Amino acid sequence: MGTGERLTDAAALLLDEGGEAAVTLRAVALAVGVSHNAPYRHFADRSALLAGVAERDLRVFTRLFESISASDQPAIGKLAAALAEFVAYGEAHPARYRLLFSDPDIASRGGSLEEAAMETFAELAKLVGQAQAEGNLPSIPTLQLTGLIYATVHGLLDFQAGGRMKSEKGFTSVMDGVKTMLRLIAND
Amino acid sequence: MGTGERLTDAAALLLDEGGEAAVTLRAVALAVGVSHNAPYRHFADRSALLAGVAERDLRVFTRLFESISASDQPAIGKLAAALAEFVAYGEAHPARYRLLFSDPDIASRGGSLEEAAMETFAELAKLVGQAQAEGNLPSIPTLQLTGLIYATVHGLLDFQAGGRMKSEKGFTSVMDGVKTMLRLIAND
DNA sequence: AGATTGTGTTGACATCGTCAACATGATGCG
DNA sequence: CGCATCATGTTGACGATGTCAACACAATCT
Repeated sequence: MGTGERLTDAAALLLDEGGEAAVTLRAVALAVGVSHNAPYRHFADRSALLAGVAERDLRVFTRLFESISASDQPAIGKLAAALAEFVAYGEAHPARYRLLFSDPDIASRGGSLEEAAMETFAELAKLVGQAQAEGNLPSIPTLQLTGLIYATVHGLLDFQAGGRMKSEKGFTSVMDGVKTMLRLIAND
Repeated sequence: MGTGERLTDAAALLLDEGGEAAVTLRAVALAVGVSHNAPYRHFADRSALLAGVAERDLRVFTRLFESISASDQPAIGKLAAALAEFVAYGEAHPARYRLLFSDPDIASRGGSLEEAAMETFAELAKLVGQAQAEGNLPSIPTLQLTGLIYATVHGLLDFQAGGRMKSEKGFTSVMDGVKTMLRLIAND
């Protein structure tokens, strides 16, 4: 495993353990066992390293969504399964999740992260399109509907990651909210 | 105007101009014309200063929602108006908007910020409840429905603030998305 | 063989958040 | 009135951090 990969691994671990603030270039380098400046041979700067972590996670999702898409069940069920995976990841790794949608500082860096984000979105849109075709979701433009669903799930996850999903919002869990939304939107 | 207030003002300005990274305690102090350590007489640390900005903005919303709530129109219209204000603020001040929902580092600090956030949410819930009572929104628990709407709007705004609302998502604007959602959810 | 490139190291610098110590003016109380 | 207390502000210092510059060394290519 190359040093670049080990750096993103270490960064992901630090992210999980101590949030974004804990990801200092020096700590990452130390964890990998290289000098404090070695990361610069693999990433332009700190933002690029974080973007690397985000991009890797996004690609995992793309593959996951693809495999769910190929499974044998009604499209609406595939969609629910895909969203469930997304939620599980967001709940298990809040700091990394936040990275995927954070400020342009990290997001707009180069094309590869944005490209990965668009692939993931496109894969989700496929599932939504299938569910529409099967008559289980309303017939508005697929991209719009996908964007709405994505935004809702992201909003709920972001509340949770920020500690704002306390019971006052009426949900016991993020997935609870997602299911309620699907039920509200779905064609009966 | 006390120095504390001037500090939050300066911080808000820096937030708007250069994002969160631009808000350094020293820059804020310089902008106000005090020494680099004067802010510590008004805020425990950098996070507390940012929380101060967030809290002030949240209270503005609470008052705004209250005044909209008192206006004379169908509740569903009040709700749309309130969300429109929220969206306008989020689009005009992305960095400050992000602050309202950011990590627990800033959020869970003391009670006053959380209290302000809950008040704002409660005010929104009132509007949702009225719209339900008038038969324009589905009859699920009000808090749940409010949470869903809030999450959707927040998700869309967060996409926008992160530069991820490009045309690929099928919307030309955040408000476009919000309206589509209301139409999808509303009882016809 | 010699040059180039990829990778890593050391050392230094400016910036930043924060702490400690000190100054000063207003306020309250004897 | 005189003195203490407190709020506010200042200076100076420290460690941590991101980043740059210069150098080292091995592999690869010509």
